[in-house]
Amino acid sequence: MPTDPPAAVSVFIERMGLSAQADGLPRIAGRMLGWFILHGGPASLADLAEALEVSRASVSTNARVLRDLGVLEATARPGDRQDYYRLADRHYLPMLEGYVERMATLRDALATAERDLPDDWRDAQSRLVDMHRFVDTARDHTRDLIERLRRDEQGSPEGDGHG
Amino acid sequence: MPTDPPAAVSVFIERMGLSAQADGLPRIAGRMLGWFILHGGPASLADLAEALEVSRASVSTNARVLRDLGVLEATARPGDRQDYYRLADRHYLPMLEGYVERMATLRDALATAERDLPDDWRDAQSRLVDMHRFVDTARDHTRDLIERLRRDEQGSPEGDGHG
DNA sequence: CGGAGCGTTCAGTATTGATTGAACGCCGGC
DNA sequence: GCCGGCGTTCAATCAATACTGAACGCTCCG
Repeated sequence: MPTDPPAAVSVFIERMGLSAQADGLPRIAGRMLGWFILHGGPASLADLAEALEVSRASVSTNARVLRDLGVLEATARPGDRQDYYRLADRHYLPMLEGYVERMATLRDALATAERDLPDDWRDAQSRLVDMHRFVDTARDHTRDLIERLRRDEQGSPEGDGHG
Repeated sequence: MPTDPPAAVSVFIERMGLSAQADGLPRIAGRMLGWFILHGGPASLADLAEALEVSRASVSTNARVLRDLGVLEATARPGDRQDYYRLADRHYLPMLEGYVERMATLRDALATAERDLPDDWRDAQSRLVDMHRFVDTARDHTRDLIERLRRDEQGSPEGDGHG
């Protein structure tokens, strides 16, 4: 049998699971991401279920989540009926995009309140505007960062070719 | 009786609750923040409990959370035994600081994996480094933004003086 | 056609964590 | 020294949701 994986592997995968949880994602989604960061290559859902010791149902669900987010990409092998997934090129960008989305939601709440609140709520209005301005600034800033990272090669191209 | 608050008030407060939840905070913490944005002035825990129709226990707990985050500040009134709280000057900065912290945690997981993983895991190492670089960039970027916002007056000073 | 492999879906379970009510400790007024 | 108000804490409850096992549908192979 091949040398079994170092302890650092499962430690990392587990930490990615917790990290995902802190970001509002299912823990298993984070573990899957961790696994892909370490093992990269296209993997079938069955592979993942076995490697992570979770049900195929969870793997299926979370693979969809990660694919919709843009973290994973679906691939296929000629003559193989299984679905294969691999890390998307800049798989970390969706994290930032998630921040931007949350800020947009917040922004909307502020804007709506500004619009619907009577004018004589002066102090409230001024605080709303103040925070609104902040959220816009932060959102623009983050969007710029995303744009920049999307343009940059960000180091060596991910695909290692020989598949 | 004074004119009762417009519907927009509770709508906004409720949306802030949900927004907080999306950021990993208790919903009540978000509602409290929303209430303070609208009503500003120093308020006692009893005031909040009544206004938001939640238990005093929850208010107490969440006030502590928000205070520790730096969203609220404790004040006092001479001759009054109650604790009063008010919005901190740049109460929105902790949100960004939270992002930075989460990124730091992620960064640590990556760095540890890089260190502990054997050298012959070449592809894994390169993916780790790639993501590591991204996280550092994003973190630095956000830190700069925080610094800038902390310096700026960001519009009119919040304190309305006559308290 | 029949069967096997694969991914998805759904009802049920389990776990996590927010929220509450009650008990406690503290302080100031009487 | 007792009483009442206030904030905190803790066990218990409740709600949200991640996760699972089983059933289903589909597709390809024989």
